Amino acid sequence: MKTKDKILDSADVLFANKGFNGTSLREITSQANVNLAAVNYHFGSKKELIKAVMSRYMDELSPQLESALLSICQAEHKPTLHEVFSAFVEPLLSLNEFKKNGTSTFLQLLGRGYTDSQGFLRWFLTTQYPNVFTHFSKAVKIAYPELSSEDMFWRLHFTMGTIVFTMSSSEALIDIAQNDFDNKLDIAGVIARVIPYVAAGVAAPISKSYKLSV
Amino acid sequence: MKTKDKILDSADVLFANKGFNGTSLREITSQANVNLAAVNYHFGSKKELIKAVMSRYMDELSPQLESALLSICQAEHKPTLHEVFSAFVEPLLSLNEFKKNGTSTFLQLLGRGYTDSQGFLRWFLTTQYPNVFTHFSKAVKIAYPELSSEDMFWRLHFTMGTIVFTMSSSEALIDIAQNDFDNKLDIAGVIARVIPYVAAGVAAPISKSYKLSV
DNA sequence: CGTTATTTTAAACAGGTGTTTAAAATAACC
DNA sequence: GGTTATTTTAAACACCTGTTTAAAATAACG
Repeated sequence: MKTKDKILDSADVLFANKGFNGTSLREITSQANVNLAAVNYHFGSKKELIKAVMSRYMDELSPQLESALLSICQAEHKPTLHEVFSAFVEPLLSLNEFKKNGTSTFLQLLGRGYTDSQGFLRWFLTTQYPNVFTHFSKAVKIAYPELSSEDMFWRLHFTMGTIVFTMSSSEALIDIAQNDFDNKLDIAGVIARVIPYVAAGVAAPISKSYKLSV
Repeated sequence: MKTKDKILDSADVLFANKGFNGTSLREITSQANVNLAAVNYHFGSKKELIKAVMSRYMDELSPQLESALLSICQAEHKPTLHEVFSAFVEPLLSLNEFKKNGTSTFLQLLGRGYTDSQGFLRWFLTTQYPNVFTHFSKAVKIAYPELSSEDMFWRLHFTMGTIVFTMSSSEALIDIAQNDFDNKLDIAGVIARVIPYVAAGVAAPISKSYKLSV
């Protein structure tokens, strides 16, 4: 296996588990059985390595997501919000074939990127993969046309938060749930549970006023 | 002002903005105009400083939360989920009188703690302030008795994720929203928007099966 | 005031960080 | 096979990390 791939394979798991700041290049390279300098030689810097890790997943994921969302937009019947969100399930789970534990690793990485690096990843995703966002917005708009742009903006970010945050601590939560409820559950099960939640959240009735007496 | 408080005041803002790992003691002490060794002298270690920062907020917040949730549980009429979640609003916003930008700082800290330190803060909160969780669970159980314990477990963690994640990036989101929608919005406005979302999410109908064909 | 606590200070500590260097090893090509 | 490219390697780089030390400054108290 090529050095570049060995680095990527070790890096994404470590980044997912311990964050970008919390993972050192020495951890990555020693786990990958690779010389320390290899990262800077092949990727240039740690920041570029982070981008490469995310790109590897997004390049696999974004075409699938785009086509799934597009076919929902072009379907004959008006889709429900539940259907829109369900469009993410298959592409996300396909990452498990792409790489072992790929789904949860990627979602954890997404969570890390949102909080670790002060918005750097938000910029990276929205500029490098804008179609996913626009197609998704279109689909939601079809499913729930009464929702104003501003309400949609907030609710989509709430949804992003729910997903990303849940997945970034999914392993710990699955452990707790298995102890307390004695119920086998994997990442697919968590996704199946979160979809009705976010669909209902986005579908929530619109309040007249957001002003509170402070 | 006493050294200990100067440290706490600088630390919580820096921790909120850059994370626990991402903030060095030298940043904290230099911004607080205090000697580097003061942290170890007054708090013992960086980890203890983190606990002290969180405790200062939780000690202010938890009595208010507990009494608000308790009075909902003991009310004559059966509360709605929206009412249960609204019980958090006033106590949270009161942190703004406790300290400038206290509400968003605290919520950001909460988000940091969940992702930064590999579950350390989850342990800290659930062991040091268990009543908030039990009262909250009781209130939700009253408002939505059909929800199984397991479903509630997951939906409450989804909710936690939504809140914490949204707030940890609330400043960036408020900036974007103000540019795009030209609508003044503060932390109270964001809270007012997120409550219908999470209430609807928790209130979502229960799916029969969580098994997906993988 | 003098004496004991408490707090502050500058300096050093040992260890970790990302990155660079120049020599050694391997691969590619004619 | 000989000569370039490419890749790997160990070592060092400069800087940052949390923590400790012992002396200096301040406060508290009889």
